[in-house]
Amino acid sequence: MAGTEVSDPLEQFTKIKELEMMPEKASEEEEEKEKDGVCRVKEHPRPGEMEAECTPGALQTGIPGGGQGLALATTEDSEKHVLALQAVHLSSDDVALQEVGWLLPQHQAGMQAVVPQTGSGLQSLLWLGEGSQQSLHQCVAIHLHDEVYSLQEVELMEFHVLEEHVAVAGEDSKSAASPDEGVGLRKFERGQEEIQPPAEGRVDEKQFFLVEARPGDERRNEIVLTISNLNIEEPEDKPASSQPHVGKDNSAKIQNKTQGKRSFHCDLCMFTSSRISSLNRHMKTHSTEKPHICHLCLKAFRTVTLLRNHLNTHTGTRPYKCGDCDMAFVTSGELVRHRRYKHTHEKPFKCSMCKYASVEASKLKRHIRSHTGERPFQCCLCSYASKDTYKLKRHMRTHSGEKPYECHVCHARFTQSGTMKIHILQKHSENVPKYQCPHCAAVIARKSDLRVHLRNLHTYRDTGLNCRYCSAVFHERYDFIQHQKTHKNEKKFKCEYCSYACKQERHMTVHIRTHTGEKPFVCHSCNKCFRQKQLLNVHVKKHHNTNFIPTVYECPKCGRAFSRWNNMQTHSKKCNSGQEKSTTSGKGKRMKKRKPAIPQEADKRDEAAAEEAVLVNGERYPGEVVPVGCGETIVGSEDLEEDVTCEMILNVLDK
DNA sequence: GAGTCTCTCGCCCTCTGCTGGGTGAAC
DNA sequence: AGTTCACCCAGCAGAGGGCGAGAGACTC
Repeated sequence: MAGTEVSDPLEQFTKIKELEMMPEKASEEEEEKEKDGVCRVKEHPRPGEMEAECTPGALQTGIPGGGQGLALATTEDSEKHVLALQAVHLSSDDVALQEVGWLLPQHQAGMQAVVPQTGSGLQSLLWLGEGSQQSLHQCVAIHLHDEVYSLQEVELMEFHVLEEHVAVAGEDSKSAASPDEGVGLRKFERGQEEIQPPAEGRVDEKQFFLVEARPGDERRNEIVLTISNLNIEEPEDKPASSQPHVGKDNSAKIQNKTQGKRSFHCDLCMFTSSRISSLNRHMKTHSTEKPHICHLCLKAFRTVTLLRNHLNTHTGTRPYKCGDCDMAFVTSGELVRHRRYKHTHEKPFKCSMCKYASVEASKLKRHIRSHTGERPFQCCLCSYASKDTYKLKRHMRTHSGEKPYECHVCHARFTQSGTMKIHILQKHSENVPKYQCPHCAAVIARKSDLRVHLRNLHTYRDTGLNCRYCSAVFHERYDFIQHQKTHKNEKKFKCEYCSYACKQERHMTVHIRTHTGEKPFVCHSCNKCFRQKQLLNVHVKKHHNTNFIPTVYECPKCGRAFSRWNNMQTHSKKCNSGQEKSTTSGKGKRMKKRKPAIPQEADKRDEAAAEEAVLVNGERYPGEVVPVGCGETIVGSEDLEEDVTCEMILNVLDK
């Protein structure tokens, strides 16, 4: 993937500009190249060039207008490929080729191309080997949309990439001889003799290219196309990034191109100019010489203009003031841009795939990545890749743990400013915004959480939710829950033998035994039967567990014994106030047995069991008695709505 | 050669939305 | 006491706005 950035794991993100290809990444690309037989163009940008460079491998094509085809020669540097066009007359047979509409993205210096123009506009761009007088059948083509030629526009275009059998002279001829190995795009070489016609190729894949058209030389009626391949990789044989070494004489080269016009070409980059003065001025950009020093901060600048702009930052001089607001800028261009953003809202860069438009071209390029899915900026520590540098930098905080944003109130730290802002709003602000659910009374602090609420509770479900207690069916969870609440206090289980009703089925099961006389729980020691398991457990504990030590709570005043602390406390208060008549007038006397507040029938049948639960070995010891409750739930009491524990029964018996 | 304009890159910001852990109430 | 669930909250990423500044082109 072109433009992939890989940073040194040990380096801070701010060093990403100096990144180099990872060895393993490079080897992967090498393998890929060998596997698919495609000779890809690879680039190694200079330090600082790669960041945010989304379109390596761009083609820049000057296209003189006219009703005839145009041949062009290419030069290239690490970023763009310049194709100088040359007129070519198309025959009627050649015109048919225009409908082929294929792209051969491989191109090298010396390659030539043809841009036929028919009808209302250009349709195809055909590339030829140098010596362009060969047949147009020996070429491949780019099919272009007509809209591309509306000037000053950037288009994202989808091309069908043609894989070709290309017989390449020299070293490549061997591979070309084998069809299997020769399938794929081949680098054009100077003087190559044979190129298979496009019709014999096959469609390999679709690729997205960014095509930008802008005016060229008006005198020659030129259009300049910049075709940026979002996928092309860099040439491995190109030297890795190195600081340009400026030589006064040998850096620039004067070249005579196809039209015989002199052009001046920079050897260090793709810069070409028809004027030597321009080239000389350009060469200064490769120089590290910065003779203009700021006397305030000693920062050096290459030109006087740059120094002056810099000085303005010290003095606050901003001569270009906005007439519609208080903003002011150092340059007029900044003012114009500001006005477009804030006041005129003029957005000349329009996306061809959606309604998005932007003030700046770079914003459109960034936006287009959301269509193509291109993520040029790869995290060196995980698989994440971002579409722009800022997101990668922000992502790197997840690895470094950096939390640069601090709440000024509680000093909590956050990775993103927005998170801190929400925190302050929710935690430290008085007028916290709330979001009212439109379907219920819920008021939720965050809009995103309201969305979750709506999704969970108010989203229609195809499969209805069935009520456990009735036949009602609901398709919204909120309605279902509300309905369930209506059953909350409902005694839906009714006894078929008496008027008893209860809320829980298990209660009814136990109750029914009072009618049937069923006692399914049998003591294995004495064969005594019990209607409830809990009663059996108490029985076993009291009668057959030799380790059982009952706890006694004794009234400090009268000495009455209780099995439960709270009962003793209640008694003790009455005893102290004189309300409670002493029922334990004498130690060792039996406590008067009281009828437990349990159903009458249960009382009859379980009296013995209740007695077992209260008395230890049928006797109360003087000053004690403590059949301690086991804590298990005992159910089935007809006059008790809630679950009854063993302690509760004992409590009743205590009274 | 200097000044100006235009384009581009890079950085930072906000807004937005999703996700998952924590928590407390209800069951 | 355990489970479920709604809500709270921070973390994190996507998308886009805005501006500072550098560099090339153009004009005088």
